Amino acid sequence: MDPMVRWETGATERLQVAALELFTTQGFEQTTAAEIAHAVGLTERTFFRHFSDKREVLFYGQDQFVQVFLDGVDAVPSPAAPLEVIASALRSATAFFPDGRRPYSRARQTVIDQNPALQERERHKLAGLATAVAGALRERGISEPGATLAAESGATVFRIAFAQWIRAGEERSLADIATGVLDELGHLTRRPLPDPESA
Amino acid sequence: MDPMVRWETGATERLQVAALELFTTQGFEQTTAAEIAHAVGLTERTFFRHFSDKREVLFYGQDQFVQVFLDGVDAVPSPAAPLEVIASALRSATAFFPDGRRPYSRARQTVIDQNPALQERERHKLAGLATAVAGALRERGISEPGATLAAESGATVFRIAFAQWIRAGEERSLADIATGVLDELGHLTRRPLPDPESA
DNA sequence: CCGACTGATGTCAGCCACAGACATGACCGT
DNA sequence: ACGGTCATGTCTGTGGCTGACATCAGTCGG
Repeated sequence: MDPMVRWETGATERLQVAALELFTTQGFEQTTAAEIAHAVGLTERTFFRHFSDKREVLFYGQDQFVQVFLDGVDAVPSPAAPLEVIASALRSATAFFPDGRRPYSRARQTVIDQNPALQERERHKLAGLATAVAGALRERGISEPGATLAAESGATVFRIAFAQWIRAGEERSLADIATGVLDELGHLTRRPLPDPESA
Repeated sequence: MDPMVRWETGATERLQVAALELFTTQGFEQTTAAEIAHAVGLTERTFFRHFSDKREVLFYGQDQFVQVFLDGVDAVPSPAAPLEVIASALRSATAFFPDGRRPYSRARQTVIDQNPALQERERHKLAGLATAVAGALRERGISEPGATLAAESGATVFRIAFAQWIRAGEERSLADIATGVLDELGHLTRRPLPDPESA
């Protein structure tokens, strides 16, 4: 193309942008990988060199997100209750989604919510996150099954909070919402019977 | 073939058996759908009439399992703490996996554990279970996010217990293991700091 | 300053998952 | 006997995804 520049830079990012755009306007299944690639002047083969599969174009970069979670785990001094560690991880993770990112997250989630295959991948990524956190908890001396229970609970809290964060009309920060959900989790096992009058 | 019988009966089950056998001996990716079908005298096209996709041959029938979980939810009188409802659901669900089923579950899980695509599907099914249970909890008057938190926690307990149940050498019943894990969950938010002398 | 090397890309060929359309033939009720 | 149903087979096509090989700008050692 331009004789001075052999390739445009940031092929990965350009592909991601084009993919979200196409998925939004015509749907995930109705969009072919070749179509996305051609939209940014590349070929299908190159698309698959950047992303291991078609779904991954929407999830690429989440490994970085896992690291933020783990940083939050490491941020709390070592002998601590599992829930405290989880709270720290959530603080760290939620900081990764400032309010400015909300519109993008909403658009992305709209696409995911309309495709079972994408929901599968999303759950899978979150499961990987929980597995990583569970490993970190074990290294802190928390034994199984407590480590996995805590990690999965943290992932669940994040998921619920995130879903609320991108809901239409919601304006609280992700951190604030997550704090509230985590609080609910704390009540889960403590809550007494609502009414002793039960049959 | 046999002029008296046009088709062998139970095509779905025969396909499932052949699939597990082939996946075990040569791996999931190395086995084509056509291969499975031909192993039981059918064609690839027929395979996809029985299962929506290749992975589904290992998961077909789980909708029934969800129902067992929901039956457990309904089995406890209406005003009850979320954790009690979850406990009931777990009792009901674990009864669905008697010890005689353990060898089969082990073989199946071995295949799943070796394949990311299958793990994805497994998580997806479990997520669907949690969603269904959360809905049932909401109908019992438990509001969000408590309903989802409780349902997801129950699913996590089941997952952990199930993984332990099929571990080599494990001989306790699934119900016993699940009870223990659920107990751990109860301690999660209550547990004081571990021994400061740890490590 | 040149030639080997690297790295992102294109090209080509092919496998396989999966789906639509239509044909077949045993069974079943009437 | 006949028409409908239903599980299956056959044929054909699309798209996800991969291996092998070519290309060619920039880079770096000599």
